[in-house]
Amino acid sequence: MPHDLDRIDRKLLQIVQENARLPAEKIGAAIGLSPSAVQRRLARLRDGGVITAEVAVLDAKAAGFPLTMIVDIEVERERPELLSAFKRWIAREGAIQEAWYVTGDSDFVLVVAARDVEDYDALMQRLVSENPNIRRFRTRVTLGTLKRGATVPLE
Amino acid sequence: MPHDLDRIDRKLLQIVQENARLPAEKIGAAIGLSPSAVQRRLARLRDGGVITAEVAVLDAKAAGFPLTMIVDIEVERERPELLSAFKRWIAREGAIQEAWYVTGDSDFVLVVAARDVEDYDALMQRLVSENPNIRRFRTRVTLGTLKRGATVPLE
DNA sequence: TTTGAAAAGCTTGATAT
DNA sequence: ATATCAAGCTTTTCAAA
Repeated sequence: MPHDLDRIDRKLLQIVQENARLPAEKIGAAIGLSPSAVQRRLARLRDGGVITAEVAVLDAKAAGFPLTMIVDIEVERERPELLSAFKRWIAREGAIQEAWYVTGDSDFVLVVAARDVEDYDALMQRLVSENPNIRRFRTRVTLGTLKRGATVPLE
Repeated sequence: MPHDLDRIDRKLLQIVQENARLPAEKIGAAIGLSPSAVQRRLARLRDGGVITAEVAVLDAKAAGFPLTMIVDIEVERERPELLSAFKRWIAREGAIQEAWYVTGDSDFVLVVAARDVEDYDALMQRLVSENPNIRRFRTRVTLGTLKRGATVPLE
């Protein structure tokens, strides 16, 4: 496999997963490498696709999206031709933050950000009206967020 | 208290939500602002807590975590005193990437990254053995990830 | 692979509008 | 609020090991 991460890579990734703005000099001081060695490793990890992006994380509430819903969706499996259209629909909807195809009773799980319940209702009405293969969905409102992110535990 | 984001702030945030490494000069060119005005706004958004972090996003598979599970957990509500211990347990577990407290049949929804099924099984065995208030849980394996992130749609 | 140093580029802070 | 510019940092490049 193309990507063998050594112990230094893992330490490096652990740091930039938390803070991508830390100067290479400080990262190097923390892991015992010169700034240029840190930069070279970062470049390699970016080029190799281990680091896919460096992004700003917003406080959703401060940005005007205080509600998060978790939505289980069941689709009609007899109509696989509609699936890719549904996937494109999901890709287009900015309020859908996460979407997985899953095993089990339902077929998709979505995480949706919303300004208010009306906003969310409108989205779900468009969901069903624009996707004929939606059989049913169930909404769970999040009452609290304990953790949010995609950080991977590199020991 | 609600942060007022003007049109320029929203454009700015839209950009850095995608790419936090873009130089202020390029951001400014895109939204019609000088580099220092961009920096001033970014500083204000960071200080005001609208931007909570700037982080590197990893390819979980490349980093050795090819599996993602979605776990619904039901806890014994008669024992609220065990809840905060459970929350601390979640906070400590690096493989738990996301965790919400939700309405509905189950009480928590977790997103868990795993190296393999044994790894995941071991985590869930520790979950039940170390948290006496876990009544049941249901695992859904993700077969595909359509979208992942916490990006908020500004405008 | 690594370091170290110079060049280039970016950010920050002062000043002025 | 904003832009311009200079000073200070950070990143990048390259030679050498």
